[in-house]
Amino acid sequence: MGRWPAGAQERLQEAAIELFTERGYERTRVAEIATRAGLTERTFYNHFADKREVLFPGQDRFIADIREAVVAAPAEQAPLDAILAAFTAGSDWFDQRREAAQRRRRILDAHGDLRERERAKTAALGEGIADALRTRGVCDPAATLTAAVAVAAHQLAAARWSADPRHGALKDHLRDSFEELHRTARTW
Amino acid sequence: MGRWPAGAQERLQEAAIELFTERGYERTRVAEIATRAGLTERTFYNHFADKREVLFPGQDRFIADIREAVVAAPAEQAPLDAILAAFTAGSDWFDQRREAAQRRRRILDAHGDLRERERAKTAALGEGIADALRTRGVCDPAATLTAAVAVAAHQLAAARWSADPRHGALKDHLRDSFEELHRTARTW
DNA sequence: ACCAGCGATTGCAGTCTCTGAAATCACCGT
DNA sequence: ACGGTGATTTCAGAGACTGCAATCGCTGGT
Repeated sequence: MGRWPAGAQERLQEAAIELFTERGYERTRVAEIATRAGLTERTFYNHFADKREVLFPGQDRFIADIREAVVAAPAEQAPLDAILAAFTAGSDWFDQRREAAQRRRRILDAHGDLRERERAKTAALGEGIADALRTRGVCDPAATLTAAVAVAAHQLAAARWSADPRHGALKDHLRDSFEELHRTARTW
Repeated sequence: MGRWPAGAQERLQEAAIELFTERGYERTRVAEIATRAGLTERTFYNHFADKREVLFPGQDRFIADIREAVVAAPAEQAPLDAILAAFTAGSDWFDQRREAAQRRRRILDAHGDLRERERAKTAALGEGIADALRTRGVCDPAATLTAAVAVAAHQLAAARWSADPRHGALKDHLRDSFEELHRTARTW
């Protein structure tokens, strides 16, 4: 390790969340985030591609994990079941960060630029899953369509989990959402 | 009308497409687009919210049209049928612009920023349709899920239409995609 | 102990996107 | 003729982001 205090990336993320909450996303300069984290603006850009990206830590890792889990699922498992299992596998991590997720969501919802980035990430997740399904031998258009509904169900589950006053586990909301997906699909 | 030549917006769009094709999106300055259109940079920003938006003319109008068409569809029509009908209604407009659509697609695919904007527009379309379905009395989660698959099917149809060497009409690709959607949904 | 390599951080200069405010211009109806 | 109107322009500036070179001090080899 170097001589600098470790965890620069994490410090930048925390500083960003604080400032975005205090003053809003637009009124916060990148230089301010860096200063609060004890770093410089230039260093911020060494860690994040742009100002928005600081609010999506580990998102690419998450997408890659889901993709790999879907690819590695048992061959006899139905596509939607494999995807549900993949989502469920990592759901504890989120349960331990409910409050942070809510803070983050409030910031995201308040600004169009950030929603745009989130939508892009969501779309990337869908494409990743579609890729994984193709690797499993599911061919288009089923791969694309299945990935799309799965992501929609995941979004739904995440929204309910975040708003749930009873603090139910994410995996339970996922189970419910996928269950409702099956019911809804029967009407199509 | 004013003393200025009409169609400033269209001229800016054409100039942008030309320059993006010649030099690429990143290497083209907004000021250059404006100059080629016989205008100034500031005027560009009077017409478009940002540099990307020049590649999405009328997209918001399209989304609004689809939403209204879905709301206005016969009450006895199934949600997916209403959406398919809405897409089909405006499909001629696209058929008359195949080549422009392909040029545009090549630019979009070449740059991440632009794909991000496109994904945001697609997501907005989905949310608009979900809203329309709720107006029709379809309640969540069915509204959200149905809108999501419909948009996915639309994307699929558009992609095939654009790549179709036989120049088939968009409405036919839409019909096929929604047909396949029904078949796929049965396996869920 | 000395030194070269290395990774993280920094300073700086510069480009480009995007915005706000005020001015200009010619057409319009009165 | 005259003010209203709407599109365009000018100007000045903030702020996001990048390229490049320099710095710092830890690490391992000698």
